[in-house]
Amino acid sequence: MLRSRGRNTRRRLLDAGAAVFATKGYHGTRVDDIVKVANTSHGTFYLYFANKEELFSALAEEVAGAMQELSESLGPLRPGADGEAELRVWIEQFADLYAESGAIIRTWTEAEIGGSEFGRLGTEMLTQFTSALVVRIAEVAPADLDPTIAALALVAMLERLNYYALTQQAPVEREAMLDTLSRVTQSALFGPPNAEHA
Amino acid sequence: MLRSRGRNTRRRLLDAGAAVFATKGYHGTRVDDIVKVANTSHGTFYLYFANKEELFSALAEEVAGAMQELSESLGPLRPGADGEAELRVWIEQFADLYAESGAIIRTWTEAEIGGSEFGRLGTEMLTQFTSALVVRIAEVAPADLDPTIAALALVAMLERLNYYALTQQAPVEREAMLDTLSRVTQSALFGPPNAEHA
Amino acid sequence: MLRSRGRNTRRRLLDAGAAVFATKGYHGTRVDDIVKVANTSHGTFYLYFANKEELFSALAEEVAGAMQELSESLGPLRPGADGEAELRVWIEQFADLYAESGAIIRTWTEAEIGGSEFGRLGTEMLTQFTSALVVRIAEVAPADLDPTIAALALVAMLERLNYYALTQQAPVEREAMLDTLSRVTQSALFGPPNAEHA
Amino acid sequence: MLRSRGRNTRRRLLDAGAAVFATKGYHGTRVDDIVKVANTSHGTFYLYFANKEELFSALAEEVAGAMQELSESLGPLRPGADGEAELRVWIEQFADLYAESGAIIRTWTEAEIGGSEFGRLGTEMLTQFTSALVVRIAEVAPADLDPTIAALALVAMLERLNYYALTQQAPVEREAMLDTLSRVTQSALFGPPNAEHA
DNA sequence: TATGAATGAGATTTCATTCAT
DNA sequence: AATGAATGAAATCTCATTCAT
Repeated sequence: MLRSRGRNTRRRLLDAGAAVFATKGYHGTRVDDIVKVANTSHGTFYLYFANKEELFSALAEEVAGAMQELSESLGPLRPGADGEAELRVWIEQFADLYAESGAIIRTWTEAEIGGSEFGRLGTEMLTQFTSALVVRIAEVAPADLDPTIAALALVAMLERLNYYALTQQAPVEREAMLDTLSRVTQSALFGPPNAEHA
Repeated sequence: MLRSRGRNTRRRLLDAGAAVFATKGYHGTRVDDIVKVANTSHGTFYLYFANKEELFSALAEEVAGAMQELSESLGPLRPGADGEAELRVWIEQFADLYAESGAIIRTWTEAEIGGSEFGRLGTEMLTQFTSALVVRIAEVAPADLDPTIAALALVAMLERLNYYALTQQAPVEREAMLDTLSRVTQSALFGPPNAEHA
Repeated sequence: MLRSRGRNTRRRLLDAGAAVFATKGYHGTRVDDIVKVANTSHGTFYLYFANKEELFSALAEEVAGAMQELSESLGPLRPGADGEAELRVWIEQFADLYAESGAIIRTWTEAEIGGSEFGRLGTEMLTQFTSALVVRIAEVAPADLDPTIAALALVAMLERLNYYALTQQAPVEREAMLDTLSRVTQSALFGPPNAEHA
Repeated sequence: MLRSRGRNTRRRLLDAGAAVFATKGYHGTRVDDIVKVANTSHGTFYLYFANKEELFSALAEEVAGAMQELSESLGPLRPGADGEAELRVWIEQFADLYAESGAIIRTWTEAEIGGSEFGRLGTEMLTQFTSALVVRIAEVAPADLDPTIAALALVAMLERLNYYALTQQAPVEREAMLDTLSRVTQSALFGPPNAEHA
């Protein structure tokens, strides 16, 4: 009968988890922290999740969905200013997603959690996300550029720069980052902007 | 003060630490694990290091030195096949260093260690390593490319691709990775190879 | 006060309790288990029973009644084949009762429940059940056989053999068990069968 | 180097375990209780045993050895006063063993512990202990008495009477118990004492 | 009469660190 | 210089019981 109450509590725990993971990382996070932020009790936590890992998995699944959607929304890559502008929009969406869920994404790709099951899921997500990019890159890349590795390189830049920016490990200003990412990608694929008119 | 026996034990602990950190990450590593791999005892561990963090710091310092050296060894970037070949050599040296010490590098850049003192050191190393690249990129980059962010993007690619390769999170073959990294960088800075002769 | 719906729910909880206690023992049983088997909720459980112990007590009381009845139904013990046949019938009734309620009987005699109040009830039931046997044995036993201990020995055999049979801890076939129990008892009291005709 | 200190601590934990299990039963026993009796710390407990079950297993193994020895020490059963006297001596040894380790024996045969592994061990012990008795009974029992069931009946009496005596669930005086057990067994196998001279 | 949700006291377990030899 | 043993604070997890609807 109190279905909605339960759903609400579960949601609160998930949100609290996301928040705490973002601040303290997976290993640094105590169930106690999550429970405090969610304003509930230990007992309640274990009513909804068997343990910390399971809550993390639930979060990860949510993020995985968003990642998949985003990767599929990438249209064909095109040369020229228009193509670059389109790419920049897509990269901005990635930045938004990362701002929200970066902690989960990072933790997930740090294989060192549950050892097995967990790392596998992270790898899967990475593979899946990359594969959509591979397709787009393969469509336009010069023959001597390995599309898989190029796609991974793009993912690497996307992920890390957003990470540096978010954690302020390096002075990365958002707009400049978006400019650079789209420009650099575009250049690597189609050559520098002026080259087109030459 | 340390005789050769002591130096040897200390070294064994450091190597064991490096090995275990690589597999389990900083937080996932137990002093017990290190001690077992080093084939010694808890008591002995605390004879040489005040705590787990200090052992990690010792390792990190070693790596930081190598990183600094490597970053300083990067010569001016030059267009053309010759420039690309030189760059490739340098990237290969990074790959070698990463194969050996990647775990430490990664762990170090995981901001979530110790909260303060620790993350600061990681950030410092990142900054220092990047700054050498910034100089080289600034020398040749087109005016509308932010050299700092471009350098960070390069570091991101270097670090992550090597990481994916090493942990086999993605199918990255070493030679292909080196080719791609040097080619992509070169293209982003100087345009695609054929453009030069056009 | 309880309408038929209430009576039904209460009954379902009792039956569920009996089933789960039989499988997991008193301490191993969780209110959650009972509630699941009874297909109802925690809240409802505490509507009918103040706590786990009270549900057990209710079950125990039911069994105690049946035990008392059974013990009182034992007629005088008599030598010879007829006497043995009569005894066998009675033992069979015990076996039937045990098949149904053995779990409760056993659990009850596990002294370690609740510490006080509880163990006392179990002891009482044992005493009461035995005392009827003591009377019958005292009527016929040789002077040098302590009737109380002999009665307890009989109870021991009855209870344990049925237990071994039920839990399949030992390969005890029902008919053979009934034969053996009646024969052995008869022999201990009146000597082996052929001795009578000698 | 401090090997003997460790052995001593482990022994203290085992003894404490035996004592507490005897009083509170398996489920009623808290690691905390054991640790207090052993006069050591929680941490130390888990240094020697992975959990409560493992400590219990260790105890059980010890008891199983003693049980095996005892069962093997039973000589051929013989009619007459001499035979009965010999049997009585053996039964007394069982009583001694039970006084010391009854709690373990009982708990062990209560299948409801670890569910699987555990009950299996208990069953095994029961089987093994009984099988030695089966041999002795088969040597002398009348043809129409199933030796396996008769042996189990004997075990039942032995175990339960000692249990009643120890827990004072019934007023069983030790000497009377020993008399009754040997007499009843002897009678069941060879007929009442006077029958021999008839 | 019924129930889903919540609770918190208490039990178990882990592990960095200290100690005695 | 080395080590086996011990510790205890802190974390995880369980479950009988109560509560709000």
